[in-house]
Amino acid sequence: MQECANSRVQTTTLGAFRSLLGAHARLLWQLDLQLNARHGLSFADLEVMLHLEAAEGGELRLSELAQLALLSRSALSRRVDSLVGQGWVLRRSCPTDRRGTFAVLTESGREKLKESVSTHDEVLTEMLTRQLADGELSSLRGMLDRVREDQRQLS
Amino acid sequence: MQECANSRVQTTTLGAFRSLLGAHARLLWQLDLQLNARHGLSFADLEVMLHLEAAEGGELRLSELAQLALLSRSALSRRVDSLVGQGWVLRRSCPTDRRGTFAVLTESGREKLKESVSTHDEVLTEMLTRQLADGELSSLRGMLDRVREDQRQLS
DNA sequence: ACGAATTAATTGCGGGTGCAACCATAATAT
DNA sequence: ATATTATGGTTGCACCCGCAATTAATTCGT
Repeated sequence: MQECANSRVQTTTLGAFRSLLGAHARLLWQLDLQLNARHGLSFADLEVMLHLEAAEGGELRLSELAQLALLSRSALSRRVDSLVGQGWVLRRSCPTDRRGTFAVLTESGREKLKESVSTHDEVLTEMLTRQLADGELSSLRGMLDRVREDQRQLS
Repeated sequence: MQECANSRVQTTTLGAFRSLLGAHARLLWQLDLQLNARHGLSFADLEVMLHLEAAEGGELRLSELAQLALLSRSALSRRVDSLVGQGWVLRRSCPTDRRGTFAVLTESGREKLKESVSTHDEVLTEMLTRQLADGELSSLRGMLDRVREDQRQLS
């Protein structure tokens, strides 16, 4: 049967990819919009602070933080500059490795976080939980993780 | 039972969201890397040209193109500037609406496209088709489309 | 123990993005 | 018909990002 051996990627693959781009764009756009409007805070800022809070003692090495927040080290360094400027984060030099630096949430940062997380959660709930059943969510997660963890390098 | 009525978004929702961010970042990084290395072309450029090729007569109004490529009108305008500079695209003013402009693929653009699409497809096949079964791909697409098309505005 | 290779973080730079303001044209209302 | 409003596209601006080079400190090899 299959008569049209299209050299192009299968339409279902391209379609899924475009859906991923679209969903990502819409989610980030909505998150950034609401966070900026209500709290004067970008999603990247909140994401950094969320990872800090989730870490032991609310502090993390800058390199680790960069990986978690999906940013280059330079981008993260500047993001931390900005958060320090707002008084939400502090740099603490690492006692055991004098090259290293920790980022630490300040008390003010914890408050800002607590206040902003509600908007963050509201948007995610609205756009994910309301659209997808529980089983779908974990199935989605499983598939995307397989894509994320693909370790092949193509030449 | 459920004793911990966590005020935070359910961990499965946040997990799925992070997986989406991760998969998106990895896919785009790989795509941009390979396209730049092999063809001196960004993913955004290729995406614009793909949408042009798929359109009737290989031309599209700039506004439509911006929506398809998930770019603001200003970003698209500059992207077209760049593509025109490379000789891959032409601006054609719209005869029926003197405000409007079409973007049109040139012959050279079609060649560049044909050459670059193979890399595009290779990366997508490698990262999506190899990781996900056929049924999974369409299920993934369905879920992400529901997220993308969510039309609610929160305040 | 000492020089070479590695790692952590920062900075200059070029480039890409969105928003808001702008101009030109088209559609709508009165 | 004319004034108002809306739309298409471009530009100034501020911001954010990654790469490559830099500096400082640590680790590895011999």
